[in-house]
Amino acid sequence: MADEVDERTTRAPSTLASIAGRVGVSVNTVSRALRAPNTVRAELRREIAKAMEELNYVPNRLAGGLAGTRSDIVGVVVTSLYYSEFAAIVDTLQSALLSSNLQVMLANTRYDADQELKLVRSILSWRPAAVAIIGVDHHPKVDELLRRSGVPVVEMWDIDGKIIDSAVGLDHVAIGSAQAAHLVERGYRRLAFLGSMRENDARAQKRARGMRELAETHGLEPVVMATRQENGHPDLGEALTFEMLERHPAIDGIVCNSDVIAFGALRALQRLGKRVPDDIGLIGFGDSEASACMRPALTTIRPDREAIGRLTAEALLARIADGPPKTTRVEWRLMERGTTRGIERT
Amino acid sequence: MADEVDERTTRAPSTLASIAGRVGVSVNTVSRALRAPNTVRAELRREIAKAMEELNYVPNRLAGGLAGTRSDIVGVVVTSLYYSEFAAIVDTLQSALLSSNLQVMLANTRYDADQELKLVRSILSWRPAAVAIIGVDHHPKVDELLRRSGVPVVEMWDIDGKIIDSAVGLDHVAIGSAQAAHLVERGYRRLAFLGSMRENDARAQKRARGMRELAETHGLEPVVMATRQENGHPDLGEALTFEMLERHPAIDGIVCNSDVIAFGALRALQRLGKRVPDDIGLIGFGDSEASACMRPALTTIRPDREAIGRLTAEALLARIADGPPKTTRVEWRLMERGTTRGIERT
DNA sequence: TTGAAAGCGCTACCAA
DNA sequence: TTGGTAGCGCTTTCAA
Repeated sequence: MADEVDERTTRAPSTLASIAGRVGVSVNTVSRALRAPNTVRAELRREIAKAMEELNYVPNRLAGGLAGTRSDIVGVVVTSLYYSEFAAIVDTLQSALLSSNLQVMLANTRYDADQELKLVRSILSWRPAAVAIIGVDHHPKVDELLRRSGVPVVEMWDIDGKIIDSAVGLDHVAIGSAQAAHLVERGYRRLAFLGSMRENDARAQKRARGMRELAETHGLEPVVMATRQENGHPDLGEALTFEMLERHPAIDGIVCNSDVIAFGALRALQRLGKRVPDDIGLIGFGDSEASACMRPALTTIRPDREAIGRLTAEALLARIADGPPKTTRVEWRLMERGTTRGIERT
Repeated sequence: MADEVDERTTRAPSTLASIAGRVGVSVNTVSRALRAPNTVRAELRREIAKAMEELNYVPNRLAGGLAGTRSDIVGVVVTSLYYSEFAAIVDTLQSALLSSNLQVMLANTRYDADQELKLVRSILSWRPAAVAIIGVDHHPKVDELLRRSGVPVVEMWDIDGKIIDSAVGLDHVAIGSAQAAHLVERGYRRLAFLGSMRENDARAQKRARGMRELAETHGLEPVVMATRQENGHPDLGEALTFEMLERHPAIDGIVCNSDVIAFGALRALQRLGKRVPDDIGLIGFGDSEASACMRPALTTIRPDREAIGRLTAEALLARIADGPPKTTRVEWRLMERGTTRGIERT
């Protein structure tokens, strides 16, 4: 019997009540000692702190969230976690939120719209203080759900479309256009877009659109599309390059939907004996750490992921504090490296 | 006034009580309709479902967690999110947990022990059903906290040390030893360990130890250590390589603490005019997607991250269901590629 | 500066 | 198969 009690005291977490009992004050006072310390006598505060230490008090935030108005949870919904695509954003976001004592609840849709709906519903069931979600093109019900929930929402990565509340992201059409323009400026004429492109990856589709529009403006032949629904991987980039070049041997400029795809494309081109950047130009998207170490180093687009994470955190915090919604365009840079030739050669 | 009420009905989430009221049953019945549907008459169940649909019911899991015994939250504590090091694990883990309706609450220590303590405490305050955490070497208080919490804990990535409860990971000493052995077998003799190595990255230290022990066994000179506390990045790999080679020009075999570091080292070696793998051999750790696309392709270690994620999910589920603790060693492979020479040249 | 009391939305137990 | 009742541990008025 004594043992059992012992077990319980070791196991069962202490509560505000238990420490109130030990100090000989009301639960209320203990609560205030945590939440509004200056309303509690200093000496008492010390005693309470001591008791908490001794009893190893860990607050129960489920109870806190239920009783209070907010829950200190921020739901973060991403479409993928591989290849640092969003990992860096989540990393920055999480750290920035930490100082406000907000906890990240993570969900990964893997580019599946039904999954997205399920996950958003699930996240809302935790009554989060706010939600951050990749993209602005959601399952229609997700939009509705989020809107009706009354929870602040910050959409990330993309800002082109109807925005629920606030957004922090890139202009993907402009990026696609810049990728194509870069190739055209350097004298490449027959363009292809290559990579993994999920049905629900609206961002990739926007970049492809930007590219097609630019090609059209320049009176070039239509952009050849070589895409698949699979996960982005060098092997996919390699396979798509072989296939594409077999069917369209005249292609001399390739925009890859991601750097990992470009890595594979580069390998394929080398195996085919094509000279890069002389015979064929190649540009990626994402600026993975490895890109500058390829031979030749990969020309690509560097989105400022750190800024997206940081600004999203700011937007989240602002909205939680009832600030006005806001849409922020984040910068990106074209990193000119070795897989596209110099402009003087045009 | 009417407007205000309207506003409230749009905003305030419906509760079990509100849908109970609409259907004309007790809260209890509605709860059971969700949790144990077969204890509710089919017709009634349909009515309830309809009402939920109409009122856009989203359960309040804070309340559920508080009232019930479990909270359906799994705390996941990682040390980094960049470079796919743990992103792939989190990805797999999250998906596997999803089917059991467990939500991932994410925390990132960035290799900071104090941060780890703070984050673990914070996660425990959500009364999680279980906790998954990278590594077995924690802040001493973390160990105590986790142990005393009574929450199932699965330690990931490493299994070498005192384990709190269950673990799923790699034998890092063996990996370090294998890396060195690979170099030695191919005739490299003067070895260096190069990369980012945080004070709290016990895994990297174990690999380095395995390497040093093997070198000793073979009667080689002591392994040269070229490390820094910074984040792993190709630029760091490059800088460390320059420095290290300046001081120790005889080095002919380099073990890199990560592939990204190896990318930079490779670039440095090429800039120095060293021939890889003839003059110097190079082996990485991690098998990033880009590694097979380097020139020469990077010889490296491939840990089965997918398996770690999957097995961790299984261990978590098993422990939540009160199964016995278990430690699982996960496989890894040495990917022999172009940065180390063939064995026949020895 | 402190305490009493009500209640957040749900689950769990027992009775009907 | 259904409902009543009692909390879970905290926050939040309101009074003292």
